[in-house]
Amino acid sequence: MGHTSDSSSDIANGLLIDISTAIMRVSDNELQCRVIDGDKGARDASPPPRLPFGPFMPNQHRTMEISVRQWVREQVGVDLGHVEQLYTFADQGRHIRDTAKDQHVVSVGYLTLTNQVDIGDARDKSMWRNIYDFFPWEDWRHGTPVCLAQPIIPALETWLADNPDAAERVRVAFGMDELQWDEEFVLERYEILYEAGLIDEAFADRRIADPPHHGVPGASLQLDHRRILATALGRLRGKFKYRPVIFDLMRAQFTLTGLQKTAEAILGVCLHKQNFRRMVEKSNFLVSTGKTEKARGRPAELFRFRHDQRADRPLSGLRVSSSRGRARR
Amino acid sequence: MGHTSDSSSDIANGLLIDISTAIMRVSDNELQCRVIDGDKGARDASPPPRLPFGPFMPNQHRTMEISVRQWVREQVGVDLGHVEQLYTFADQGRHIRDTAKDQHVVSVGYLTLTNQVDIGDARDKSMWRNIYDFFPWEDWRHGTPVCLAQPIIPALETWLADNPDAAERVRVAFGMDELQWDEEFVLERYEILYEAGLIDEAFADRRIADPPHHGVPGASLQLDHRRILATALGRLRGKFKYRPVIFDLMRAQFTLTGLQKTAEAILGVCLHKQNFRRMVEKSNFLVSTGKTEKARGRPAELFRFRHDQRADRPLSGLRVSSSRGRARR
DNA sequence: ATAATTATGCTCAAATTGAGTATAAATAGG
DNA sequence: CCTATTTATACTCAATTTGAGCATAATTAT
Repeated sequence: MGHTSDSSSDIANGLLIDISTAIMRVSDNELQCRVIDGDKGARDASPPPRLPFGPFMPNQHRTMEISVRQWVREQVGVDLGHVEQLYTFADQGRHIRDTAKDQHVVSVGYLTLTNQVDIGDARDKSMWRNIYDFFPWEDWRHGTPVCLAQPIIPALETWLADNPDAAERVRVAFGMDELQWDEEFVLERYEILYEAGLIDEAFADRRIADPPHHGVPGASLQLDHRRILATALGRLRGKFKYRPVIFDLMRAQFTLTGLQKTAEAILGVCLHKQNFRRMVEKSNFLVSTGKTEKARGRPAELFRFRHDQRADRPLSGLRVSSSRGRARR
Repeated sequence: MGHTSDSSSDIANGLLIDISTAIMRVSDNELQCRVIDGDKGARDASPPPRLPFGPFMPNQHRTMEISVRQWVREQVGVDLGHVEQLYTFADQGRHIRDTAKDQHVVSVGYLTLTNQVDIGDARDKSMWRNIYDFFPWEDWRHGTPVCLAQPIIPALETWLADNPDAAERVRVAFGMDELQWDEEFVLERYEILYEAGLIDEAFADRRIADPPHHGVPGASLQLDHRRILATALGRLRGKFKYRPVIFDLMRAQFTLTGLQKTAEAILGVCLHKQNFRRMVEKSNFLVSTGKTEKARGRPAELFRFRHDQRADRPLSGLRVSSSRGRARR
């Protein structure tokens, strides 16, 4: 599908708009994103996967959000909870494809959440990828990510030698010196790595001449989809703290530990267990179902989200106290 | 394949994209927005003003942000500080104008800030309007806005009688019952008032049959520009709390009281003076210039923004403690 | 039965917040 | 010049929130 092929089209200056959607779920305590495999017919190594995207048809739906919901349900087979527009990307050089030159493509990025999880489906594995496959440096749940110390930080320092103006941006984004790592700066970090030529897409976009051989880990996506995904993760991390979006990633019933694991997957950080429950309980978002979930140790109480909005902190999200570094037992 | 089916017309026709910009400044301790007068040639009462907007020319600039900056400088004569994309609006019914029907217009809204203030310019008065002219119910600096008690809340209650499903949304947005007024819900409130037919644009868009005679105050704007402005104000209020965007509204040097008045204009709330300075000082965003500003009472120290990012709370914005209701002396 | 494991309850000091009182340094008006 | 007024700035203090940990409870695995 798509609007690429023979647009021997009649319009002089109209623009094509497509909608690219980061569909997120949590499965097995990992934040995952739906991807579509690169064309399989190719003789070469197959191209990287991409996000689901399709053309925007303004006359079919009253709002873009409705359009996204319906399109994702029909084309991807996922029912969405939270749907949020991220950004409209129209940058040149970021979006090279085989459209006629005057048919510039603008893409509107969406962040969407689902709580649907198809367990045990074999195809599942290739359709859903852990988010930190694409951004290994963003996962601090097991301590400082190894790829930061080697090769990212040294490579950035080398790059900074030729680009001293970027020093302050880099310091802030990567929490160097006394500064703190801010988990929301996902996009800023991605863009710096891109500019520094440490991201494969920079080569694909001809931003850098030589293919990168820096060894920075992280799977790439087609076009600017990894950038959209970085925007999505940053936005989710931010939004999580002041709106109760996390519940759109949870099943109907869940334990407090399950909720915490989801929060940790989103933030890429470990949280202090007792303080997490204290916070959640005070927020008044949850109702006990009376039931318990049996597993290894003591059974955990099952909760559900309080849908009537009588929360004490209305819509305020979960203000979470992180416990940096390795989780304690 | 929902909308690919009969999509030949959609595909064949490119879309027009325009950029609408909410340009904000602070003058005389009021948050103001740049507007363009409605056509003066009209015989009838002239139409409402609008936001500055222009076509998006993808091939002229590398990024949309650069495009916005240059366009605003050339067409509006304003140099911008912070520039932030708000939202891409493509809703039908919200955007009636005389384009051919299949040339659907998508508009990308931007929030932009400037610290330029032309003092004493006569034309200034018609070009810049106080933001609360458009949203009188959002200004709590002098206590609860009078228009809420009469006519807004009663009119909403009447409307709710026919639309009980909206009750929870309305309660949350307007802080009814025990709930708190959240100053960030600007867009939510505007949309509710629009749906309830309490906003003139709802009539212009033919969402309601009869011209409104409810007496809800607030100037309107053309097209969906007041909605864009509501999005802009809500975003500014939110962003203010976690990123230091306020400094893009300040001149090079300012007093702490001046900074506080700007914060109050943004939030539409009065703040506790001593706690505000405590917070600002601890944030480490400011540097003293050594100079003072003489006015009525004791001269105030003049500060400037610390541009080297050595702030202790890097980029965290001003977490402000509001003192609801009337300011105390 | 006992160890291991997970959930939950509770404590306590440090830090932050909300709401003041107190004092300082100027102007305005007699 | 003196005094009231005005504005800025400094400091206090109790209440609340946060960060970190210890203690106990209810299970399963051996």
